Amino acid sequence: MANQQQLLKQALQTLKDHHVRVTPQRQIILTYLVTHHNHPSVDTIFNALATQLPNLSMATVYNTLNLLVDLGVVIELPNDNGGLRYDFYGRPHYHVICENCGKITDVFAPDFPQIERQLNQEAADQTGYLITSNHVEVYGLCPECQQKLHIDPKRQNWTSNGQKPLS
Amino acid sequence: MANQQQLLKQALQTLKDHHVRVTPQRQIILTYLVTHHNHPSVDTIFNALATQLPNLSMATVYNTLNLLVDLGVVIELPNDNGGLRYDFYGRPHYHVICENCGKITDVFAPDFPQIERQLNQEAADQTGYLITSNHVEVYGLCPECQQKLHIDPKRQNWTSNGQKPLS
DNA sequence: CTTCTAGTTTAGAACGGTTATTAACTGCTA
DNA sequence: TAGCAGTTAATAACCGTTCTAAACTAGAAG
Repeated sequence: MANQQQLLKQALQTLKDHHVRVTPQRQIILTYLVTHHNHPSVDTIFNALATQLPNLSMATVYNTLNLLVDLGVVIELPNDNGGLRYDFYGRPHYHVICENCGKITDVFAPDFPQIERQLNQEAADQTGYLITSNHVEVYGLCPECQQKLHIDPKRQNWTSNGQKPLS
Repeated sequence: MANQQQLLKQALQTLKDHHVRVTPQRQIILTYLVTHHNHPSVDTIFNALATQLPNLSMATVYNTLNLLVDLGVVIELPNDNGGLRYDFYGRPHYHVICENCGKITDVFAPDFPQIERQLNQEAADQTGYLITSNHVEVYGLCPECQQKLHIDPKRQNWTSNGQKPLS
C-alpha cells in the first residue's frame, strides 16, 4: 500500500531529525508496526520478527519501542495482564479495550482532535503544566464477548480480575 | 469534613449492595482514600496504615484496591515507574501527569462528563462494544519541573526513560 | 445470642514483564 | 575509509503484582 510506504518514510525521517541511527532492527520493527494494526505486545513483535532477525534480542524490541514512543511515532496501550501493547500512530484515534478478552479496537472520530485539544487546554489552564501528550481509552465488552457471556445490554453487572470473584 | 463522611458512607453502601463484606481493612483503606488526594501507590497506602493495622498484608491492599476499582469507587492511574496509583472517584475529573517527577494533578472541567459521554457514544456506535468506563490522562511537565529544567515554553525537546538518552 | 460457612486476610513464595549490565558490533560523519 | 558514539545481544537482576494454603471472621440463619 502506497500510504504505508509514505508513513514508514515519514517515521524514518523523524528518526533522522532526532539524530537517531536508522538500524535494520529499527526499520524492521517500524515496518511491522506500520503494516500491522493488531496492537501487538513486545512478545508478539519479537516472535513475528524471529525469522527476519534470528539474533534479535528482547531488549532491542523494548528499547526500540520506548524510543518510538518518546518520538511520538508509536503509542503505548495498557494490556489486560498489566503488560503493554503498541500502536503506530498514523492518524489520530483512540481505543476501546475489551475487559473480558483484552481485544483492542480503534475508534476514529472526526472530532477527536478537537476533544484532545480541549482536554489539553483545560489541563494547561487549570494546572500550569506544559502539555505534551494525552491518553484516551474506553473500556467495555466487545460484541463477541457479549454473545459469549450472554450479556443483556440492559444490565451490566459482571466483573473481572482480583484474587477472588466479586459475587 | 461532613462531605467526606457522606462519600465514605456511600462507598460502604456500594460494598453492601454488591454483597461484599465490610471488613475493618476495607473500611480503613477506603477512609484513607476518601481523606487523601495524594494519588497514593499501594506502597504508600500500606505504609500509611501500618500503625492502624500492624498485621496488614500487601496482598490485602492489592485485593481491596482491585475490588474498589471493579466497583467503580476508585480509579487506577499509571505511575511513571510502570506501577499503579489510585484515586477515590468522588467527582468526575481527569488527570495531568508530570513526565519528569511523576506528580499527578486533578483537572475538574465542567464539560468533562459530556466529553466522556461523547467518547463512549462514538466508541459504542463504531465498534459495537458495551461501554463500561473510560480513562483520560494528559501528560506534560508540572510548573516546578519546568523551572527546575529551565524549559522555554516555546520549545519542547526533552525526553525520559529508555535504556539510553535520546540525544 | 450462638453457630456455621463462604468469603477474607495473612505471610511468604512464585511469577513475569521490564530494565540493567557489559562486551561486541556498526551506522554515520568527517 | 577510519574511528567512535551510539546500538545491539545475551543474560542477570529487579520489583511490582499475583498465587497459595492455612487461619480467621463478617454476617446470615436458627
